[in-house]
Amino acid sequence: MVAGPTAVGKTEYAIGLAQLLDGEIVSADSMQLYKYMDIGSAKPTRQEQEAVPHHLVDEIDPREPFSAYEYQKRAKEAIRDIFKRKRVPVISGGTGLYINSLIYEMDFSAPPASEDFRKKMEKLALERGHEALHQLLKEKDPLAAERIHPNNVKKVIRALEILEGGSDCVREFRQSFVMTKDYEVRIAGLTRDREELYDRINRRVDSLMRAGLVDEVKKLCAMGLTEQAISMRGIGYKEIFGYLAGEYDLEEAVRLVKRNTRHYAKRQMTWLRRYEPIRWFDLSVYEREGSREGLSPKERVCRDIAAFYREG
RNA sequence: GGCGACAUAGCCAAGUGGUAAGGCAGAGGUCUGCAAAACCUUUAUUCCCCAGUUCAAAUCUGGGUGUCGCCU
Repeated sequence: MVAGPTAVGKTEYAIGLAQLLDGEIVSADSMQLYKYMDIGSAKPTRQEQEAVPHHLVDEIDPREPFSAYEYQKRAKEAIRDIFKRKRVPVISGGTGLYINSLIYEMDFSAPPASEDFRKKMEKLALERGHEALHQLLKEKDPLAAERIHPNNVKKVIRALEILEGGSDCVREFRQSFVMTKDYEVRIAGLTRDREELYDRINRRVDSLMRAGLVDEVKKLCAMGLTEQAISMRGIGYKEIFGYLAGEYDLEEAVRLVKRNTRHYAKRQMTWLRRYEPIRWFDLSVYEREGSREGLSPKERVCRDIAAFYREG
């Protein structure tokens, strides 16, 4: 697995690694998996996708609902297939929950999502307040209530939904924190100096704008997508919707996209730091060192990750 | 040169005699079916500088410095 924050350079390195290992890429990215969302999600280019087979990229209609549960099913299937072909699956991505669903024994199956129930609970939270909803959870599962903050309405509702579905309690993540037995995983974490990462983010957003992000969003609107859709809550999409709705000007939209992307990258780093078996590769260090042994920094990173992979 | 207003964290600021609100940015964190989501924690030993009044000053007084506006 090649994990790292947005704009660190995952796509490029994952492809380089896949070529070295005779592998195929399985994306763990909650936005790149949608069709028609090419610019805003910074999807690998056609050439990049042709260089190495990609899975879970450009596969889902953004008008359809999607979830971590669905992701896990499809990604595991893709991984199984790749192994069957005697090739190496290179998982590349930054969506923490999706990564977890592949490296841990995570069972999403229990109680399915219920749109009606969620609507009902949201209404209740709105009318009687967050505390009242949290109180409800406290009565049914005091332990779950203790670890979920009352203001985190989404989580409180999901917990209630699980209980409603017949479970007697909401399982705690840490307790069932077991590595998957389906395969062995090596996690390579890509990182950079924070300042440099933020600078890359700012520049990438500018280039997405030049590539025609606004037109892409207009096209998606024409397809019937609204900002209500899950796919349209992605950074780069929701902000442009705001601009098109006249809430602010384009300059402000760009500022928001940049800021939200920076915030996102920071949260991704927080998430990745928890993985104990992760091995970090600091791209800033490699680049500062420049070419060595006749290899470019990028080639050296790929070589080192490949060596890490081959370690017993 | 004259008159006036203002000076509080990286930025925007509230506070007009009782021991420095809030927002943004930044930093740290949580995470089992919407996750690019949602949520939490944290940031000024001090208010431009000096002197004074007072039990007590970001707040009042005097002087200095700086910024802005208007007039000449």
